[in-house]
Amino acid sequence: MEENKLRLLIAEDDQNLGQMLSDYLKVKGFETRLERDGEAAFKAFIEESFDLCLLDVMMPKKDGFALAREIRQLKAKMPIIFLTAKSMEEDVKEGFKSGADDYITKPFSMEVLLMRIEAVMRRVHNLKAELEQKKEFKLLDYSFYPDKRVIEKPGFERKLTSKENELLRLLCMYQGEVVDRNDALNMIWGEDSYYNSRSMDVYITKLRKIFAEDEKIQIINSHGKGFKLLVE
Amino acid sequence: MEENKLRLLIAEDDQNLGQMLSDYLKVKGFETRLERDGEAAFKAFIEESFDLCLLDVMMPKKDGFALAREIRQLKAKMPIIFLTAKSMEEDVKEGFKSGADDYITKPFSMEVLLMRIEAVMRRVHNLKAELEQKKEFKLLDYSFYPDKRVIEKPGFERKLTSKENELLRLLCMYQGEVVDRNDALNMIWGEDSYYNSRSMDVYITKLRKIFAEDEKIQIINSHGKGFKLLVE
DNA sequence: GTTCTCTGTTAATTTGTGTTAAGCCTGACT
DNA sequence: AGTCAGGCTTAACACAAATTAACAGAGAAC
Repeated sequence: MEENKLRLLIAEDDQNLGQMLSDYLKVKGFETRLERDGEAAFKAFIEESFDLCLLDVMMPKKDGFALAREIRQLKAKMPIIFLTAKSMEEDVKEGFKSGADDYITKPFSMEVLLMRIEAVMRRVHNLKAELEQKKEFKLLDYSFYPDKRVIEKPGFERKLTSKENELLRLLCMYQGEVVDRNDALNMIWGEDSYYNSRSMDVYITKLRKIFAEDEKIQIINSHGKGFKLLVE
Repeated sequence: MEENKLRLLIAEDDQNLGQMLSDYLKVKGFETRLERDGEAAFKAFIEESFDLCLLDVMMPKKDGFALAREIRQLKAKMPIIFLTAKSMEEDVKEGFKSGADDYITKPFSMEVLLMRIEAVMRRVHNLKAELEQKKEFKLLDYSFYPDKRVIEKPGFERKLTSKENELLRLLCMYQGEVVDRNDALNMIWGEDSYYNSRSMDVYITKLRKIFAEDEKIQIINSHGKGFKLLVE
Protein backbone atom coordinates (compact mmCIF):
# COMPACT_ATOMS: atom_id res chain seq x y z
CA MET A 1 0.00 0.00 0.00
CA GLU A 2 2.78 2.37 0.66
CA GLU A 3 5.14 1.46 -2.08
CA ASN A 4 6.16 3.70 -4.84
CA LYS A 5 4.31 1.60 -7.31
CA LEU A 6 1.20 1.39 -9.36
CA ARG A 7 -0.92 -1.53 -8.30
CA LEU A 8 -2.07 -3.96 -10.94
CA LEU A 9 -4.71 -6.64 -10.65
CA ILE A 10 -3.97 -9.49 -13.04
CA ALA A 11 -6.71 -12.04 -13.74
CA GLU A 12 -5.30 -14.87 -15.82
CA ASP A 13 -6.06 -18.56 -15.54
CA ASP A 14 -3.05 -19.80 -17.44
CA GLN A 15 -0.63 -20.34 -14.58
CA ASN A 16 2.49 -19.99 -16.67
CA LEU A 17 1.46 -16.87 -18.49
CA GLY A 18 0.06 -15.36 -15.32
CA GLN A 19 3.19 -15.91 -13.33
CA MET A 20 5.33 -14.61 -16.13
CA LEU A 21 3.26 -11.47 -16.44
CA SER A 22 3.31 -10.90 -12.76
CA ASP A 23 7.04 -11.39 -12.46
CA TYR A 24 7.86 -9.23 -15.43
CA LEU A 25 5.67 -6.38 -14.27
CA LYS A 26 7.10 -6.56 -10.79
CA VAL A 27 10.56 -6.14 -12.24
CA LYS A 28 9.26 -3.17 -14.18
CA GLY A 29 8.25 -1.48 -10.98
CA PHE A 30 4.62 -2.39 -10.51
CA GLU A 31 3.00 -4.04 -7.58
CA THR A 32 0.93 -6.96 -8.78
CA ARG A 33 -1.70 -9.34 -7.54
CA LEU A 34 -2.40 -12.40 -9.61
CA GLU A 35 -5.71 -14.28 -9.50
CA ARG A 36 -6.62 -17.40 -11.42
CA ASP A 37 -10.33 -16.88 -12.05
CA GLY A 38 -12.96 -14.20 -12.33
CA GLU A 39 -14.46 -14.68 -8.92
CA ALA A 40 -11.17 -14.64 -7.09
CA ALA A 41 -10.18 -11.55 -9.02
CA PHE A 42 -13.38 -9.76 -8.08
CA LYS A 43 -12.82 -10.62 -4.46
CA ALA A 44 -9.31 -9.24 -4.71
CA PHE A 45 -10.66 -6.08 -6.30
CA ILE A 46 -12.97 -5.52 -3.37
CA GLU A 47 -10.29 -6.20 -0.80
CA GLU A 48 -7.49 -4.10 -2.19
CA SER A 49 -7.28 -0.99 -4.26
CA PHE A 50 -5.75 -1.11 -7.69
CA ASP A 51 -4.70 1.38 -10.30
CA LEU A 52 -5.28 -0.83 -13.32
CA CYS A 53 -6.71 -4.24 -14.17
CA LEU A 54 -5.39 -6.75 -16.68
CA LEU A 55 -8.17 -9.21 -17.35
CA ASP A 56 -8.04 -12.36 -19.36
CA VAL A 57 -11.23 -12.76 -21.35
CA MET A 58 -11.56 -16.53 -21.08
CA MET A 59 -11.52 -17.53 -17.45
CA PRO A 60 -13.27 -20.04 -15.25
CA LYS A 61 -16.21 -19.04 -13.03
CA LYS A 62 -16.51 -15.53 -14.39
CA ASP A 63 -15.22 -14.35 -17.73
CA GLY A 64 -13.31 -11.15 -18.22
CA PHE A 65 -16.22 -9.18 -19.64
CA ALA A 66 -18.55 -10.01 -16.78
CA LEU A 67 -15.80 -9.23 -14.32
CA ALA A 68 -15.12 -5.91 -16.00
CA ARG A 69 -18.77 -4.95 -15.78
CA GLU A 70 -18.85 -5.71 -12.08
CA ILE A 71 -15.68 -3.80 -11.51
CA ARG A 72 -17.00 -0.83 -13.43
CA GLN A 73 -20.13 -0.90 -11.36
CA LEU A 74 -17.95 -0.23 -8.35
CA LYS A 75 -15.50 2.09 -9.99
CA ALA A 76 -16.73 3.36 -13.31
CA LYS A 77 -13.44 4.65 -14.62
CA MET A 78 -11.18 1.87 -13.45
CA PRO A 79 -8.63 1.41 -16.20
CA ILE A 80 -9.01 -2.04 -17.73
CA ILE A 81 -6.99 -3.85 -20.37
CA PHE A 82 -8.26 -7.16 -21.74
CA LEU A 83 -6.01 -10.02 -22.65
CA THR A 84 -7.66 -12.07 -25.33
CA ALA A 85 -6.49 -15.32 -26.80
CA LYS A 86 -8.71 -15.10 -29.78
CA SER A 87 -8.11 -12.21 -32.01
CA MET A 88 -11.73 -12.21 -32.97
CA GLU A 89 -13.42 -9.02 -34.02
CA GLU A 90 -16.47 -9.83 -31.95
CA ASP A 91 -14.53 -10.23 -28.78
CA VAL A 92 -12.97 -6.90 -29.24
CA LYS A 93 -16.30 -5.18 -29.79
CA GLU A 94 -17.81 -6.87 -26.79
CA GLY A 95 -14.75 -5.89 -24.81
CA PHE A 96 -15.10 -2.21 -25.53
CA LYS A 97 -18.77 -2.43 -24.64
CA SER A 98 -17.79 -3.77 -21.23
CA GLY A 99 -15.61 -0.75 -21.00
CA ALA A 100 -12.14 -1.72 -22.04
CA ASP A 101 -9.55 0.97 -22.20
CA ASP A 102 -7.48 -1.28 -24.40
CA TYR A 103 -7.13 -4.88 -25.36
CA ILE A 104 -4.19 -6.95 -26.38
CA THR A 105 -4.22 -10.26 -28.22
CA LYS A 106 -2.11 -13.20 -27.21
CA PRO A 107 0.56 -13.90 -27.87
CA PHE A 108 2.06 -10.53 -27.16
CA SER A 109 5.47 -9.30 -26.18
CA MET A 110 6.03 -7.94 -22.73
CA GLU A 111 7.25 -4.70 -24.19
CA VAL A 112 4.01 -4.17 -26.03
CA LEU A 113 2.05 -4.84 -22.90
CA LEU A 114 4.14 -2.40 -20.95
CA MET A 115 3.57 0.28 -23.52
CA ARG A 116 -0.17 -0.27 -23.46
CA ILE A 117 -0.24 -0.04 -19.68
CA GLU A 118 1.66 3.17 -19.75
CA ALA A 119 -0.53 4.57 -22.49
CA VAL A 120 -3.68 3.80 -20.54
CA MET A 121 -2.37 5.36 -17.38
CA ARG A 122 -1.38 8.42 -19.33
CA ARG A 123 -4.80 8.68 -20.91
CA VAL A 124 -6.45 8.51 -17.51
CA HIS A 125 -4.21 11.26 -16.22
CA ASN A 126 -4.94 13.48 -19.14
CA LEU A 127 -8.68 13.02 -18.86
CA LYS A 128 -8.60 14.08 -15.27
CA ALA A 129 -6.44 17.09 -15.97
CA GLU A 130 -8.72 18.24 -18.74
CA LEU A 131 -11.81 18.00 -16.60
CA GLU A 132 -10.26 19.97 -13.81
CA GLN A 133 -9.47 22.82 -16.12
CA LYS A 134 -12.88 22.90 -17.73
CA LYS A 135 -14.36 26.37 -17.81
CA GLU A 136 -17.93 25.39 -18.53
CA PHE A 137 -20.10 22.39 -17.83
CA LYS A 138 -23.39 22.00 -19.66
CA LEU A 139 -26.25 20.24 -17.96
CA LEU A 140 -29.17 20.33 -20.35
CA ASP A 141 -30.05 24.00 -20.59
CA TYR A 142 -27.96 24.92 -17.59
CA SER A 143 -24.45 26.25 -17.99
CA PHE A 144 -22.18 26.04 -15.01
CA TYR A 145 -19.06 28.22 -14.87
CA PRO A 146 -16.88 27.04 -12.00
CA ASP A 147 -14.46 29.93 -12.29
CA LYS A 148 -17.18 32.50 -12.08
CA ARG A 149 -19.08 30.50 -9.49
CA VAL A 150 -22.25 30.90 -11.43
CA ILE A 151 -24.85 28.57 -12.84
CA GLU A 152 -27.35 29.89 -15.30
CA LYS A 153 -29.91 29.04 -17.88
CA PRO A 154 -32.17 31.27 -19.96
CA GLY A 155 -34.05 33.47 -17.54
CA PHE A 156 -32.21 32.17 -14.52
CA GLU A 157 -28.94 32.89 -12.78
CA ARG A 158 -27.66 31.75 -9.46
CA LYS A 159 -24.38 32.61 -7.82
CA LEU A 160 -22.76 29.80 -5.92
CA THR A 161 -20.92 29.92 -2.66
CA SER A 162 -17.48 28.43 -2.75
CA LYS A 163 -18.51 25.14 -1.19
CA GLU A 164 -21.53 24.81 -3.46
CA ASN A 165 -19.25 25.59 -6.36
CA GLU A 166 -16.56 23.06 -5.57
CA LEU A 167 -19.06 20.34 -4.83
CA LEU A 168 -20.92 20.91 -8.07
CA ARG A 169 -17.67 21.04 -9.99
CA LEU A 170 -16.69 17.70 -8.57
CA LEU A 171 -20.05 16.15 -9.39
CA CYS A 172 -19.85 17.50 -12.93
CA MET A 173 -16.32 16.20 -13.39
CA TYR A 174 -17.54 12.74 -12.63
CA GLN A 175 -21.00 13.15 -14.11
CA GLY A 176 -22.79 9.83 -14.17
CA GLU A 177 -20.45 8.14 -11.75
CA VAL A 178 -20.44 8.02 -8.02
CA VAL A 179 -18.17 10.53 -6.38
CA ASP A 180 -16.82 8.96 -3.27
CA ARG A 181 -17.88 10.74 -0.12
CA ASN A 182 -14.43 10.65 1.43
CA ASP A 183 -12.76 11.82 -1.72
CA ALA A 184 -15.10 14.78 -1.96
CA LEU A 185 -14.54 15.64 1.67
CA ASN A 186 -10.80 15.41 1.35
CA MET A 187 -10.76 17.49 -1.79
CA ILE A 188 -13.16 20.21 -0.75
CA TRP A 189 -13.06 20.26 3.03
CA GLY A 190 -9.48 19.05 3.32
CA GLU A 191 -10.37 16.28 5.70
CA ASP A 192 -12.98 13.69 6.28
CA SER A 193 -14.75 13.89 9.63
CA TYR A 194 -18.25 13.30 10.87
CA TYR A 195 -19.17 16.99 10.89
CA ASN A 196 -17.73 17.72 7.49
CA SER A 197 -19.77 14.90 6.20
CA ARG A 198 -22.99 16.34 7.57
CA SER A 199 -22.02 19.70 6.18
CA MET A 200 -21.60 18.14 2.78
CA ASP A 201 -25.08 16.64 3.04
CA VAL A 202 -26.43 20.11 3.65
CA TYR A 203 -24.74 21.29 0.48
CA ILE A 204 -26.11 18.38 -1.47
CA THR A 205 -29.54 19.54 -0.42
CA LYS A 206 -28.75 23.06 -1.61
CA LEU A 207 -27.60 21.81 -4.98
CA ARG A 208 -30.65 19.63 -5.32
CA LYS A 209 -32.84 22.66 -4.76
CA ILE A 210 -31.15 24.45 -7.63
CA PHE A 211 -32.15 21.66 -9.99
CA ALA A 212 -35.48 20.97 -8.30
CA GLU A 213 -37.55 22.03 -11.32
CA ASP A 214 -35.71 19.79 -13.72
CA GLU A 215 -36.59 16.22 -13.06
CA LYS A 216 -33.98 15.24 -15.57
CA ILE A 217 -31.11 16.45 -13.46
CA GLN A 218 -30.68 14.54 -10.25
CA ILE A 219 -28.13 14.10 -7.55
CA ILE A 220 -28.44 10.54 -6.46
CA ASN A 221 -27.13 9.09 -3.27
CA SER A 222 -25.28 5.83 -3.34
CA HIS A 223 -25.70 4.55 0.15
CA GLY A 224 -22.45 4.35 2.04
CA LYS A 225 -20.45 5.46 -0.98
CA GLY A 226 -21.25 8.92 -2.16
CA PHE A 227 -23.25 10.90 -4.69
CA LYS A 228 -23.68 10.86 -8.39
CA LEU A 229 -24.90 13.55 -10.74
CA LEU A 230 -27.29 12.04 -13.20
CA VAL A 231 -28.51 13.90 -16.26
CA GLU A 232 -31.42 12.56 -18.30
CA MET B 1 7.18 29.20 10.65
CA GLU B 2 9.18 31.88 12.34
CA GLU B 3 12.44 31.34 10.58
CA ASN B 4 13.55 32.98 7.47
CA LYS B 5 13.91 29.52 6.00
CA LEU B 6 12.13 28.34 2.92
CA ARG B 7 9.54 25.73 3.69
CA LEU B 8 9.48 22.63 1.50
CA LEU B 9 6.76 20.07 1.24
CA ILE B 10 8.23 16.72 0.25
CA ALA B 11 5.88 14.00 -0.93
CA GLU B 12 7.80 10.78 -1.37
CA ASP B 13 6.66 7.33 -0.46
CA ASP B 14 10.04 5.67 -0.48
CA GLN B 15 10.90 6.01 3.17
CA ASN B 16 14.64 5.90 2.68
CA LEU B 17 14.81 8.38 -0.12
CA GLY B 18 12.30 10.63 1.59
CA GLN B 19 14.18 10.75 4.85
CA MET B 20 17.43 11.30 3.05
CA LEU B 21 16.00 14.18 1.07
CA SER B 22 14.46 15.71 4.12
CA ASP B 23 17.64 15.44 6.18
CA TYR B 24 19.86 16.75 3.47
CA LEU B 25 17.65 19.72 2.73
CA LYS B 26 17.38 20.54 6.41
CA VAL B 27 21.15 20.69 6.62
CA LYS B 28 21.11 22.98 3.64
CA GLY B 29 18.92 25.43 5.49
CA PHE B 30 15.40 24.53 4.49
CA GLU B 31 12.50 23.71 6.70
CA THR B 32 10.93 20.49 5.48
CA ARG B 33 7.84 18.44 5.94
CA LEU B 34 7.84 14.90 4.62
CA GLU B 35 4.67 13.02 3.71
CA ARG B 36 4.43 9.46 2.43
CA ASP B 37 1.47 9.64 0.08
CA GLY B 38 -0.54 12.04 -2.00
CA GLU B 39 -3.42 12.44 0.38
CA ALA B 40 -1.29 13.06 3.41
CA ALA B 41 0.71 15.59 1.42
CA PHE B 42 -2.42 17.42 0.36
CA LYS B 43 -3.59 17.58 3.92
CA ALA B 44 -0.22 18.96 4.94
CA PHE B 45 -0.47 21.53 2.19
CA ILE B 46 -3.79 22.76 3.54
CA GLU B 47 -2.55 22.87 7.10
CA GLU B 48 0.74 24.65 6.60
CA SER B 49 2.12 27.08 4.13
CA PHE B 50 5.01 26.12 1.92
CA ASP B 51 7.32 27.86 -0.50
CA LEU B 52 7.96 24.91 -2.76
CA CYS B 53 6.75 21.35 -3.26
CA LEU B 54 8.82 18.32 -4.21
CA LEU B 55 6.41 15.67 -5.42
CA ASP B 56 7.12 12.11 -6.34
CA VAL B 57 5.09 11.15 -9.40
CA MET B 58 4.25 7.60 -8.43
CA MET B 59 2.68 7.57 -5.02
CA PRO B 60 -0.07 5.65 -3.29
CA LYS B 61 -3.55 7.14 -2.87
CA LYS B 62 -2.91 10.16 -5.05
CA ASP B 63 -0.17 10.45 -7.62
CA GLY B 64 2.03 13.46 -8.00
CA PHE B 65 0.21 14.89 -10.99
CA ALA B 66 -3.19 14.76 -9.37
CA LEU B 67 -1.74 16.23 -6.22
CA ALA B 68 -0.11 19.03 -8.18
CA ARG B 69 -3.39 19.88 -9.82
CA GLU B 70 -5.17 20.10 -6.53
CA ILE B 71 -2.42 22.19 -5.06
CA ARG B 72 -2.52 24.53 -8.02
CA GLN B 73 -6.24 24.86 -7.59
CA LEU B 74 -5.57 26.34 -4.21
CA LYS B 75 -2.43 28.23 -5.07
CA ALA B 76 -2.02 28.63 -8.76
CA LYS B 77 1.61 29.67 -8.74
CA MET B 78 2.93 27.28 -6.14
CA PRO B 79 6.39 26.20 -7.28
CA ILE B 80 6.46 22.47 -7.92
CA ILE B 81 9.27 20.09 -8.82
CA PHE B 82 8.43 16.53 -9.74
CA LEU B 83 10.58 13.58 -8.84
CA THR B 84 10.07 10.86 -11.38
CA ALA B 85 11.48 7.39 -11.38
CA LYS B 86 10.88 6.80 -15.03
CA SER B 87 12.63 9.10 -17.37
CA MET B 88 9.81 8.83 -19.82
CA GLU B 89 9.13 11.62 -22.24
CA GLU B 90 5.40 11.33 -21.76
CA ASP B 91 5.56 11.68 -18.04
CA VAL B 92 7.53 14.83 -18.40
CA LYS B 93 4.99 16.32 -20.79
CA GLU B 94 2.13 15.38 -18.54
CA GLY B 95 4.05 16.84 -15.68
CA PHE B 96 4.42 20.21 -17.29
CA LYS B 97 0.72 20.19 -18.11
CA SER B 98 -0.06 19.69 -14.44
CA GLY B 99 2.10 22.72 -13.95
CA ALA B 100 5.56 21.58 -13.10
CA ASP B 101 8.19 24.22 -12.71
CA ASP B 102 10.81 21.55 -13.15
CA TYR B 103 11.24 17.83 -12.93
CA ILE B 104 14.12 15.63 -11.97
CA THR B 105 14.59 11.97 -12.75
CA LYS B 106 15.73 9.44 -10.22
CA PRO B 107 18.35 8.65 -9.42
CA PHE B 108 19.69 12.13 -8.93
CA SER B 109 22.42 13.65 -6.85
CA MET B 110 21.58 15.90 -3.98
CA GLU B 111 23.65 18.64 -5.53
CA VAL B 112 21.58 18.56 -8.70
CA LEU B 113 18.39 18.70 -6.70
CA LEU B 114 19.64 21.64 -4.72
CA MET B 115 20.52 23.50 -7.87
CA ARG B 116 17.07 22.90 -9.31
CA ILE B 117 15.41 24.12 -6.17
CA GLU B 118 17.47 27.23 -6.21
CA ALA B 119 16.77 27.79 -9.88
CA VAL B 120 13.04 27.49 -9.38
CA MET B 121 13.07 29.80 -6.40
CA ARG B 122 15.09 32.31 -8.36
CA ARG B 123 12.64 32.14 -11.23
CA VAL B 124 9.70 32.65 -8.92
CA HIS B 125 11.39 35.57 -7.25
CA ASN B 126 12.05 37.16 -10.57
CA LEU B 127 8.47 36.75 -11.64
CA LYS B 128 7.29 38.33 -8.46
CA ALA B 129 9.81 41.11 -8.72
CA GLU B 130 8.66 41.81 -12.24
CA LEU B 131 5.07 42.03 -11.17
CA GLU B 132 5.97 44.26 -8.29
CA GLN B 133 7.79 46.63 -10.57
CA LYS B 134 5.10 46.68 -13.15
CA LYS B 135 4.30 50.22 -14.13
CA GLU B 136 0.92 49.56 -15.62
CA PHE B 137 -1.81 47.02 -15.23
CA LYS B 138 -4.52 46.84 -17.84
CA LEU B 139 -7.96 45.74 -16.84
CA LEU B 140 -10.12 45.89 -19.92
CA ASP B 141 -10.30 49.59 -20.73
CA TYR B 142 -8.92 50.63 -17.38
CA SER B 143 -5.24 51.39 -16.94
CA PHE B 144 -3.87 51.26 -13.45
CA TYR B 145 -0.56 52.97 -12.67
CA PRO B 146 0.57 51.88 -9.22
CA ASP B 147 3.48 54.29 -9.13
CA LYS B 148 1.30 57.22 -9.94
CA ARG B 149 -1.49 55.88 -7.76
CA VAL B 150 -3.95 56.50 -10.52
CA ILE B 151 -6.49 54.43 -12.32
CA GLU B 152 -8.06 55.73 -15.49
CA LYS B 153 -9.99 54.92 -18.58
CA PRO B 154 -11.24 57.12 -21.40
CA GLY B 155 -13.25 59.88 -19.78
CA PHE B 156 -12.45 58.80 -16.25
CA GLU B 157 -9.65 59.25 -13.78
CA ARG B 158 -9.42 58.44 -10.14
CA LYS B 159 -6.54 59.01 -7.76
CA LEU B 160 -5.97 56.26 -5.25
CA THR B 161 -4.98 56.49 -1.63
CA SER B 162 -1.97 54.46 -0.67
CA LYS B 163 -3.99 51.61 0.85
CA GLU B 164 -6.34 51.50 -2.10
CA ASN B 165 -3.30 51.50 -4.32
CA GLU B 166 -1.43 48.71 -2.60
CA LEU B 167 -4.49 46.56 -2.32
CA LEU B 168 -5.35 46.96 -5.96
CA ARG B 169 -1.74 46.34 -6.95
CA LEU B 170 -1.77 43.12 -4.98
CA LEU B 171 -5.02 42.00 -6.55
CA CYS B 172 -3.66 42.81 -9.99
CA MET B 173 -0.42 40.97 -9.33
CA TYR B 174 -2.39 37.84 -8.60
CA GLN B 175 -5.20 38.52 -11.02
CA GLY B 176 -7.45 35.50 -11.28
CA GLU B 177 -6.19 33.84 -8.14
CA VAL B 178 -7.24 34.24 -4.58
CA VAL B 179 -5.07 36.61 -2.61
CA ASP B 180 -4.92 35.30 0.89
CA ARG B 181 -6.42 37.62 3.43
CA ASN B 182 -3.58 37.22 5.88
CA ASP B 183 -0.96 37.66 3.22
CA ALA B 184 -2.55 40.88 2.06
CA LEU B 185 -2.80 42.17 5.61
CA ASN B 186 0.79 41.29 6.36
CA MET B 187 2.02 42.86 3.17
CA ILE B 188 0.02 46.06 3.27
CA TRP B 189 -0.87 46.62 6.90
CA GLY B 190 2.20 44.90 8.32
CA GLU B 191 0.21 42.66 10.59
CA ASP B 192 -2.90 40.61 10.64
CA SER B 193 -5.40 41.56 13.32
CA TYR B 194 -9.15 41.70 13.58
CA TYR B 195 -9.32 45.45 13.00
CA ASN B 196 -6.92 45.44 10.10
CA SER B 197 -9.06 42.85 8.57
CA ARG B 198 -12.18 44.97 8.84
CA SER B 199 -10.25 47.88 7.47
CA MET B 200 -9.29 45.84 4.47
CA ASP B 201 -12.94 44.97 3.91
CA VAL B 202 -13.68 48.66 3.80
CA TYR B 203 -11.05 49.08 1.11
CA ILE B 204 -12.41 46.19 -0.86
CA THR B 205 -15.71 48.02 -0.89
CA LYS B 206 -13.99 51.16 -2.15
CA LEU B 207 -12.29 49.27 -4.95
CA ARG B 208 -15.51 47.54 -5.90
CA LYS B 209 -17.17 50.92 -6.26
CA ILE B 210 -14.54 51.99 -8.72
CA PHE B 211 -15.37 49.06 -10.96
CA ALA B 212 -19.08 49.08 -10.20
CA GLU B 213 -20.10 49.95 -13.76
CA ASP B 214 -18.13 47.15 -15.33
CA GLU B 215 -19.71 43.83 -14.59
CA LYS B 216 -16.79 42.16 -16.19
CA ILE B 217 -14.38 43.27 -13.52
CA GLN B 218 -15.15 41.76 -10.18
CA ILE B 219 -13.53 41.37 -6.83
CA ILE B 220 -14.76 38.08 -5.56
CA ASN B 221 -14.63 36.95 -2.00
CA SER B 222 -13.50 33.47 -1.21
CA HIS B 223 -15.03 32.77 2.13
CA GLY B 224 -12.48 32.44 4.87
CA LYS B 225 -9.62 32.75 2.41
CA GLY B 226 -9.40 36.08 0.72
CA PHE B 227 -10.24 37.95 -2.46
CA LYS B 228 -9.68 37.46 -6.11
CA LEU B 229 -9.73 39.95 -8.95
CA LEU B 230 -11.59 38.42 -11.84
CA VAL B 231 -11.61 40.04 -15.26
CA GLU B 232 -14.08 38.80 -17.85
C1' DG C 1 -39.17 -7.22 12.38
C1' DT C 2 -35.46 -4.72 15.24
C1' DT C 3 -31.45 -2.31 15.40
C1' DC C 4 -27.99 0.28 13.61
C1' DT C 5 -25.87 3.29 10.50
C1' DC C 6 -26.38 6.53 6.88
C1' DT C 7 -28.98 10.25 4.58
C1' DG C 8 -32.41 14.34 3.84
C1' DT C 9 -33.94 18.42 5.47
C1' DT C 10 -34.81 22.35 8.21
C1' DA C 11 -33.45 25.46 11.54
C1' DA C 12 -30.26 27.45 14.90
C1' DT C 13 -25.69 28.98 15.66
C1' DT C 14 -21.24 30.59 14.68
C1' DT C 15 -18.16 32.81 11.92
C1' DG C 16 -16.98 35.87 8.11
C1' DT C 17 -18.29 39.97 4.82
C1' DG C 18 -20.41 44.29 2.94
C1' DT C 19 -21.41 48.76 3.74
C1' DT C 20 -22.20 53.15 5.86
C1' DA C 21 -20.99 56.50 8.82
C1' DA C 22 -18.72 58.41 12.71
C1' DG C 23 -14.24 59.14 14.88
C1' DC C 24 -9.39 59.95 14.94
C1' DC C 25 -5.09 61.08 13.40
C1' DT C 26 -1.66 63.77 10.63
C1' DG C 27 0.18 67.04 7.74
C1' DA C 28 -0.93 71.39 5.15
C1' DC C 29 -2.30 75.94 5.38
C1' DT C 30 -3.30 80.25 7.88
C1' DA D 1 -1.96 77.35 17.88
C1' DG D 2 -6.27 76.67 15.04
C1' DT D 3 -8.73 74.44 11.62
C1' DC D 4 -9.27 71.84 7.61
C1' DA D 5 -8.98 68.01 4.51
C1' DG D 6 -7.57 63.59 3.40
C1' DG D 7 -6.62 59.08 4.70
C1' DC D 8 -7.35 55.47 7.65
C1' DT D 9 -9.53 53.02 11.45
C1' DT D 10 -13.26 51.67 14.37
C1' DA D 11 -18.05 50.88 15.34
C1' DA D 12 -22.36 49.31 14.17
C1' DC D 13 -25.67 46.87 11.76
C1' DA D 14 -27.25 43.97 8.10
C1' DC D 15 -26.48 40.01 5.65
C1' DA D 16 -24.14 35.73 3.83
C1' DA D 17 -21.62 31.41 4.25
C1' DA D 18 -20.54 27.50 6.71
C1' DT D 19 -21.12 24.51 10.51
C1' DT D 20 -23.65 22.17 13.94
C1' DA D 21 -27.88 20.39 15.94
C1' DA D 22 -32.04 18.04 15.78
C1' DC D 23 -35.23 15.03 14.07
C1' DA D 24 -37.40 12.29 10.53
C1' DG D 25 -36.73 8.62 7.20
C1' DA D 26 -34.17 4.98 4.38
C1' DG D 27 -31.28 1.28 3.75
C1' DA D 28 -28.54 -2.30 5.26
C1' DA D 29 -27.39 -5.85 8.74
C1' DC D 30 -28.81 -8.96 12.05
